[in-house]
Amino acid sequence: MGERFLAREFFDRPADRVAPDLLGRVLVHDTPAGRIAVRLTETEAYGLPGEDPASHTYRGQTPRNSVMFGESGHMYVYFTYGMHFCANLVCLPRGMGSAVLLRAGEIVEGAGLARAAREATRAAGPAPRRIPERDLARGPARLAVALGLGRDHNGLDCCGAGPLRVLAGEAAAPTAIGVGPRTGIANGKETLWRFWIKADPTVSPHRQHMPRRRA
DNA sequence: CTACCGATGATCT
DNA sequence: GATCATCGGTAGC
Repeated sequence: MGERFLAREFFDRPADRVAPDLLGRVLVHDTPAGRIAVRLTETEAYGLPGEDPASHTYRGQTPRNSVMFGESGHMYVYFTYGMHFCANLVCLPRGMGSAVLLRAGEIVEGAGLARAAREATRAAGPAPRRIPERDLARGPARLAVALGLGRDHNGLDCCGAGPLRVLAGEAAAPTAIGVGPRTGIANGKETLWRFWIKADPTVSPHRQHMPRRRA
């Protein structure tokens, strides 16, 4: 008897219901070098076209966001700020356009692989400080690096025969979940769609959206 | 601990 | 041409 994983019906729900339900669960990535697994401690929900100004699907379907309009349970990976990847899990049936951003977690298996991947992305400095255990996947771009997720993983089914799965373990207790505004966005600040496990040290620090001035 | 700022390029208008 | 679901370093409390 093998491991049990979350099925598609888990993801065929609104993102703001899936996001808190993912907390405490373990996402696994089986790579050629071995398994890397993260216990999710922070997520954010992103909503439907025309409804959520912070969602990549707000203005409808484009080449970049097309995976979000596909079948639920697939991974949507996007590239941003010219240097970072972020990973999401698609929610609701084909044609809807919504997802949950995986913001942070605790590496529970393959910490050596995760640390090697994280250190490889650091600029060559004189005396690079060792990355603390809790910072390995503390933040969405860090989580993607630690798990080895990038362009190649965009569109992969996480409910099928691929290398990505979410274990069907117990989720965090509702009383242990914090709720608040999403991080780093310009619009949609009123919507309380960020969820985290209270008092967990791997939850990312809050950051305000930083409007840029042109050079 | 919080606050700010530059890096860097794909994406969309 | 503007924006961007970020990060690491630095400054300051």
